Amino acid sequence: MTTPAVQVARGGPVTRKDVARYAGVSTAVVSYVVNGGPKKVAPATEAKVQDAIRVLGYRPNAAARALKLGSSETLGLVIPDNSNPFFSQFAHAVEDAAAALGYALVLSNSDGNVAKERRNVRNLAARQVDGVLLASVLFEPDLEVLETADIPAVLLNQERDAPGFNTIGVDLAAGARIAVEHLIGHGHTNIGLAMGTNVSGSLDGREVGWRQALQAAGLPEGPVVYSGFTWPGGYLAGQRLVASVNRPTAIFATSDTQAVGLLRAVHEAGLSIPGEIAVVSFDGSIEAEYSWPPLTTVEQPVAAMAEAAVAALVGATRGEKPQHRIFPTKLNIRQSCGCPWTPSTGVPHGT
Amino acid sequence: MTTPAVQVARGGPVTRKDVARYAGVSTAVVSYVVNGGPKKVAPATEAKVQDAIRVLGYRPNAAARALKLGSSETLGLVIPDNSNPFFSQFAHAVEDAAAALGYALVLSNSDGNVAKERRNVRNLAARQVDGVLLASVLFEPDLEVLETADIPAVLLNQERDAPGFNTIGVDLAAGARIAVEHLIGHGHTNIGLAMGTNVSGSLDGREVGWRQALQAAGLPEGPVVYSGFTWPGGYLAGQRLVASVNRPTAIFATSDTQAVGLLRAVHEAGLSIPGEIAVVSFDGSIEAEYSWPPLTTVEQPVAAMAEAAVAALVGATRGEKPQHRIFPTKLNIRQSCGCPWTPSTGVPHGT
DNA sequence: ATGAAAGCGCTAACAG
DNA sequence: CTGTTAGCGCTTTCAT
Repeated sequence: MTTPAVQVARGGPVTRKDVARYAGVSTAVVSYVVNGGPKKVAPATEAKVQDAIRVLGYRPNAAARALKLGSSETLGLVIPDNSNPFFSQFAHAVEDAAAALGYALVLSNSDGNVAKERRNVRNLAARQVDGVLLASVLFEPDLEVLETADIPAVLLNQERDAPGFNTIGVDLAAGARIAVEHLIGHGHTNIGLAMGTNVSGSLDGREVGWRQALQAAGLPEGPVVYSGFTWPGGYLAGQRLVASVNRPTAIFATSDTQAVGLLRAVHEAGLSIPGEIAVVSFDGSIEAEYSWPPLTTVEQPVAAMAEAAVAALVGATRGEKPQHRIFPTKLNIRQSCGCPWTPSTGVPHGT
Repeated sequence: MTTPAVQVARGGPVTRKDVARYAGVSTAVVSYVVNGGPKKVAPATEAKVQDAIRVLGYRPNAAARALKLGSSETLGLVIPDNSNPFFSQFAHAVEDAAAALGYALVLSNSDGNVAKERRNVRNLAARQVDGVLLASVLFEPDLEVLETADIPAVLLNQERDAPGFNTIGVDLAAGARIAVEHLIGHGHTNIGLAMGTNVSGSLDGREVGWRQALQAAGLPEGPVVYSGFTWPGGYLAGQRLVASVNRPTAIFATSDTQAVGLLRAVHEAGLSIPGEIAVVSFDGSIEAEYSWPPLTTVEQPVAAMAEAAVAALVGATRGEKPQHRIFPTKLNIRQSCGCPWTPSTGVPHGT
């Protein structure tokens, strides 16, 4: 079973032909045993082939296979920034979903840069990936690249419908509403907004939701500051919000990362959270669970979204009519909103 | 120049042969213009070809190219967990370095699982990647997989020398020492350790460094707790450390992620940081900058390491004798250690 | 300056 | 159950 793979010194890499010769069979048979089909092979022959494979250290050449089959069994993912916890978690989930179907994942970052995003998509297309998942920098991604690339694609993180394209997202406005309503439930009447900015200037659903919730409750709009969906962006927003003439008693931040940066600014200002300023954020990434205080956040079902995206490309739902899928969010209540905290069940004592 | 790519309705995808026919040249010429060589092409002919390419919407098939050339212009990266900020930053840096050289990056997570790590490496090998970067779960990675895979590899995050392999890492013990010495400089005499655990049970350089610094100063070893290099791991460690009979006044945590989790536990215990418990951590990832309080941390030069790793595989230093490269760390001083904080230059006022 | 053609390693239809 | 073989799209040598 564990016969060491005796590397037979040869010229180049071992090909299927070498294996065939060594095993005394045809190359077709080798193919059959390697792929488990499409023809059956006699057990004895199969054993011989397996042996040859092991002895020679044969590894099938994926490029040749891809050429023949017209599929590289590879998916491409384009995200703005893998250093951002939300996207890195997303990428991880996509990798899992892809791997479960035997697909590898090529990752590329667009770094918030439209030109780079286009370049990455084109590059992936040239590499014959079987599909690309695009979390665009743009509110309205450049569909033309995708079209001319002529590759199945799914648009991620996308609220808007893009006819002819698979689209996966979350109801941003609805999510924002439950967040803001929760804050209102805590009695806040001056609720600010730390709004992330994209390249495109379009109105983000989270801003819409914040406004809707306020209106529905007959409350005025608190201060708003626009800055990046990043730690420094949130930090900046926090500093501004804290210093605003009409300082809010609660803030809705449009990403966890932003919220964490904002938390730091509020702490630095010497204000207590949630006492003097409560905060609720968006994404539900793990960093929200370990900030101080832990963030109440609107959770996006990342794993489910990743699975659906991959499935639309190469899984069960492949080939179906392009769909616009909206996933539900849920509010993850922790302490930054002002909800009471029940200490966890017993801190272990001793070292 | 911007003639729209009129998609000519055809059967399958456009191949080089179609372009040749359309342009009235041979397929060789198409190759020459696409690759800019190895032969020169008359300007007039080149124009015709470019035209044909645009009109037909031709995209070269990377699989065929890879088969012919024996190189996929792809690198593989295997890390334990892309959801962990340190690794996701690393992955981003690797992607940048690879892209700069025209290589794509296939990402895979081993999820702290040895079997999965092996599977991923094998899978990458089968895909004819031109090199793999492996941040192993193991203290001593399974070199045999790499060897039998017969692919240039570099071991990341690796302190130990592995003869015959390119290895890139940081002097963990030295880094830990500067961290602990800094804490000692603040007057602490009871310094605990929140030590991350790997799959292998070997001694980690960070633990060694912590011990060395203590010994050199003639200080006793504070309490130690072992747990994952993760947020929950750090949280658990924090709870234990805080509750230990001999509660430390300072803690060295072996990763930023761990430290962030630990911070939460300390806050929950109602202890002030750095007043009652000071903390210094390791990695220098961006999350350390936005925790509360911001973490003093030992920074690893991630970008430089990523570049060196990629260069060893497919860049300038390719083909050179395998090297064991150790990068320097530096202490990034913030507030969690007890150093005074100077407010940043003026908080912007108004919304 | 251009073209013809071999062949990279693999799959699967077809023939035995 | 096994073998022969065409051909996937591309690069490049060798001829013209």
